[in-house]
Amino acid sequence: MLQQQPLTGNGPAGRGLALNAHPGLQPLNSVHPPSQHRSDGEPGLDGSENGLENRRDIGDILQQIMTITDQSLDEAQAKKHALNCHRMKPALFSVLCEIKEKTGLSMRNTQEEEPQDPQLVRLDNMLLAEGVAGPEKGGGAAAAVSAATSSGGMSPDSSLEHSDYKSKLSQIRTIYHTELEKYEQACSEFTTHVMNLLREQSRTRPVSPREIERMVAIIHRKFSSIQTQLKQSTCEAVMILRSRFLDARRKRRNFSKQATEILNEYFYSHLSNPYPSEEAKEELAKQCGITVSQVSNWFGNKRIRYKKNIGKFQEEANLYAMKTAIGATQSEQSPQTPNSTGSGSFSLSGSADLFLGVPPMNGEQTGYHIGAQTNGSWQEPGSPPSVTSPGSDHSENSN
DNA sequence: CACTATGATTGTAC
DNA sequence: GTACAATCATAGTG
Repeated sequence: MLQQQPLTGNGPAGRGLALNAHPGLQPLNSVHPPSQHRSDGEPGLDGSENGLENRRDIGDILQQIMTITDQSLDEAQAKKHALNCHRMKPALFSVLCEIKEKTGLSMRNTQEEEPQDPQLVRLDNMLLAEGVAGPEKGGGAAAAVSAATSSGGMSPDSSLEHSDYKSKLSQIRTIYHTELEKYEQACSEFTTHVMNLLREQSRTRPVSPREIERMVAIIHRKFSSIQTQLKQSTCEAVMILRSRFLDARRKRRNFSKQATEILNEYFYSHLSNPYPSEEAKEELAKQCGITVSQVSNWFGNKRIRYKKNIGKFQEEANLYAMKTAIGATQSEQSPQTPNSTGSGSFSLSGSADLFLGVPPMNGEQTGYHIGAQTNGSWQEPGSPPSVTSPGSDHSENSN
């Protein structure tokens, strides 16, 4: 009936499967004739005069094994026990193991001794470098952080982020170690289980110690792929954390008012060609207390945003033009005005295609010529962008 | 909280 | 490498 279904694993069909499905047992049938060979020519297992008796024994055992599938469970169990206790059992077992070894498993040898997975090695190295694997200490994280800050050139007052980063990293570390522990436990548990199972089975079928070893290796390989996954996801987590930490966008600080002032002054006084040279950028960077690339960014953003919406920047443009003008007038009276990067002489001269009608601010210079291209393109792509003479008198390097 | 301003990054073209 | 354009993500503001 159906309730017997679970037992079918041990029933005739199940037993048949257990005996025949195993690759090592497949050749067992073909082994049978050799056993008869032996009974023909060889003197017996111990080579003594009672070889004849032994031969009979072995034949008997084999006969019993071959007919075991035809018996009921209880009978089979009883027979199994009887066979296990048979005095010839160990000898027969070792012979069967040997034959199995020779016939069925030789092809597996190629897979053995596989080299360490290079990906796993890489992941290991990375985790070690990030301070996730390896000994517990804040060194790895701190080192990474300091490297990050120094290369990123960001403000040094980021101890808060440091601790944040460190705590996040140690969180990852904890999870990683817990998972790794779980994995190792599961692996060893499973290995032990399978080993016990095989040992148990080795009482009824030929399972050599080498075969058990091989099985253990297979299990370890399987678990190793899980381990790789764990390490990979840990690496990913660290990378995300790092990128978050390093992503300067996340802790953007507006430049100081003074810095913006200086940059704007330069921009509007070179509106006809707002492309500071490398030296000019350095100079501006120094004055503003920012990096050259930040100056570049600023000019890039400014140009594009100005071009996009000149109207919006009109007021600003006038304001700075005015400032520059004032600076110029002052410099006339007292030469050497230290600030105002474009130097006093404002860009009234150049190609002033745009006339900005300024609402009267304080009476004196209401309208102001701004040397800007209304169509929004300062230069043809490809023309040397940084021809503006740095810091010195204003540019208009006509090209 | 929505909106704008703004510094930085990314992808593309030259 | 630089500039541009689009976009991201945060800062600042009402």
